[in-house]
Amino acid sequence: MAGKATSFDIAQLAGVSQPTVSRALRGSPTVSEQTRLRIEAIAQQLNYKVDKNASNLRLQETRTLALLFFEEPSPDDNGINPFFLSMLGSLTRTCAQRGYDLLISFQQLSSNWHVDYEDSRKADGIILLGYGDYELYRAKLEQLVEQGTHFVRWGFAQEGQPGTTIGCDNFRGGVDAARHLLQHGRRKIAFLGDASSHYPEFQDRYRGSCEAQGGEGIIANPKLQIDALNAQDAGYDAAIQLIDGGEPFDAIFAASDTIAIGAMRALRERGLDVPGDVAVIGFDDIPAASLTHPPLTTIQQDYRQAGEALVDGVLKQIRNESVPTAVLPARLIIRKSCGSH
Amino acid sequence: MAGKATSFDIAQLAGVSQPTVSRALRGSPTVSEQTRLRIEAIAQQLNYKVDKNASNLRLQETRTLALLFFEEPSPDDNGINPFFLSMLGSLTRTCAQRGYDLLISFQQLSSNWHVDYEDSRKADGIILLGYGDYELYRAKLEQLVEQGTHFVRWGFAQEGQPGTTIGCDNFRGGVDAARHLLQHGRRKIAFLGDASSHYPEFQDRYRGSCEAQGGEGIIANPKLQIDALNAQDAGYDAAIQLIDGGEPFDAIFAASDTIAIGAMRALRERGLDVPGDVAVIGFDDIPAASLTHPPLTTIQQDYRQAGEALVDGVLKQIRNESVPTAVLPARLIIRKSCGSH
DNA sequence: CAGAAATCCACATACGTATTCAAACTATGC
DNA sequence: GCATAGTTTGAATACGTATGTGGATTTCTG
Repeated sequence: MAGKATSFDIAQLAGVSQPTVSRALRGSPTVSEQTRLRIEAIAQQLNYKVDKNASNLRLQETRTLALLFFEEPSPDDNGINPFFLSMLGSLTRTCAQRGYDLLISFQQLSSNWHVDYEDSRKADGIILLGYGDYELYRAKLEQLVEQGTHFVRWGFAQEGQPGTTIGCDNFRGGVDAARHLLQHGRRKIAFLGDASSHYPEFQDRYRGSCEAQGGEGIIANPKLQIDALNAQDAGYDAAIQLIDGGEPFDAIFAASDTIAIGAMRALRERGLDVPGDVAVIGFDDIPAASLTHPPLTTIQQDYRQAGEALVDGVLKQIRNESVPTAVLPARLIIRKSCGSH
Repeated sequence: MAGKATSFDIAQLAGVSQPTVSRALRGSPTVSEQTRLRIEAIAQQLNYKVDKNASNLRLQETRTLALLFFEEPSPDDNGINPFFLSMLGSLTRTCAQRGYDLLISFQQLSSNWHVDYEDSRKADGIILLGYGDYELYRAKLEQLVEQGTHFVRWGFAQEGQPGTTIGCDNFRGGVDAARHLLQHGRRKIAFLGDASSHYPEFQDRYRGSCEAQGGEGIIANPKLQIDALNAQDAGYDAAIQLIDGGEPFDAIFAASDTIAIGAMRALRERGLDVPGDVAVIGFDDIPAASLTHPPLTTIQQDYRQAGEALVDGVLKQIRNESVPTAVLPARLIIRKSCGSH
């Protein structure tokens, strides 16, 4: 046998035709028990596997989903956003359970990620995962919708967006974070993270924080909001800027754990105690959050639930069922960085 | 236009035959500049993408690699080995650079991961990534070799193994780790990690450690070697066992950072200071290693280089070039957990 | 200006599978 | 013993692309 075995090879050995082999292996009831067993035995023996390309071509489906990470090229190249990495595990597991393969691709935000995977029939649907300037990809999302591509995006969810989005309740998470700080007597809460509409997740978290402060009669001081992208170095820089800015503060709400970790490094360097001088709360609950000193109190996004929701969302779209934009709850995880209890 | 555009649609619009379209888009020199431009314009306009399934079927290649994680089902389900996660970034990036897609799959060690991806032509080659009981998968590796599957494994490298393996120099890393501890005056070095032949990476690290101690005239005390799998809880349990065992020790060499992190938690709980009472050194240099308290001194495996070596290794195999088993250097990263300097 | 070379393209076909349709065969009932 | 229904199989074909081969047209050469 030169190359791999085909259904013709099996047919010949079994003394039947190729279509019968195909039918037998797919469990069609029109083929007799006896021949089916014979065919299966031979297939097993030849280590035969259906050629996915031929099969997909014929069936016009791939039973594969594509996962597209897109990020702005990060200056510090410590790799991928840890939260997304956690999500990845959940996504692959869910895909496997549903009988789908997962194709992974990392893309620059600026590239043409939006016109590829489903068009070239590599995948039946796409999961979009990425932070970055929303304005930069809104047009691409619209194009995906127009093309009828099956996709679900992870991110901030809002009416009127192109396509389906699943995200966590960033606003509510922001409220919870600020409330926790307020309960610990903090009144001058700084926010580290871009709060412009270009980064709507961060913006929502910030808005939630302001809302919670408003509930206590506090008007958030805009000078205590420092832009930072989602990277440790950015968190460090922002914290330094905050400290050097001279505006008094007794708490930091970081838009992500990664930022929080960078900020805590800056605080330590400047001799500020956490949580004594400054309480710190993060967002995401990445694995590293429990390892910082003190361990980081944070708002958890449930990556497990998220992964399932994303996969099932795309699968629904593929079956032409409608998928509503969904918001998953976020949960406060209390550790030590905001004080005890 | 009902479905997606095909090369026939373009041919019709351009007033040429389908083969000409195919040739034009692949840049064949036998089609005139003029018609090529015309065809390209139409293709662009129709948002045409080559159907990968049809193309692969014809070309008998997929330009896709499959990445197979296999792990023993872990009791604590905190997801995937962080080191592999780091590697993943490097792998996807390298694949993209080489023009390949990456298909990801997580497998139980016990499943039939060894007969699938390449046989069903989903991928041209396979990258194997996994810790676990080597005896359990040696037979499967042999089967892969026998089938002529193109694959490269990450792990311990040794003559006479089935297939090609790329790994880091675990033995040398073990030597360096132990030497570092010895240089800091430690003489009673414990090893946390399974040192049996079932976990050859860990075993090599342990052997390196013993060798280095032997160089100083020290015979490693076997009572100071405690089995532990690669998980935080396992590290914690092993450290507790070590402490309660009563055998005196002044240093811990953990077979992985994950184990080290668990061990440091145990030490802290039992009131032992790191590095005052016990120096701790890990292995891998996962992202979390710099966040522990004190920051973890460790042996770095260069996941970047590793990822490239793995991808290029498989690609070579696909081109029927021979790929020697390779050993990449490991590097000592000094932080604070073994004392200053 | 005839013949040869060069250029450009179309026809036919193959990749391996899955399905439609029709045919063959078996069993049943009158 | 023959028609009928039921069961099982095979022949033909389509999915969309890529390429070997040969034909048509143009360009070059002596």
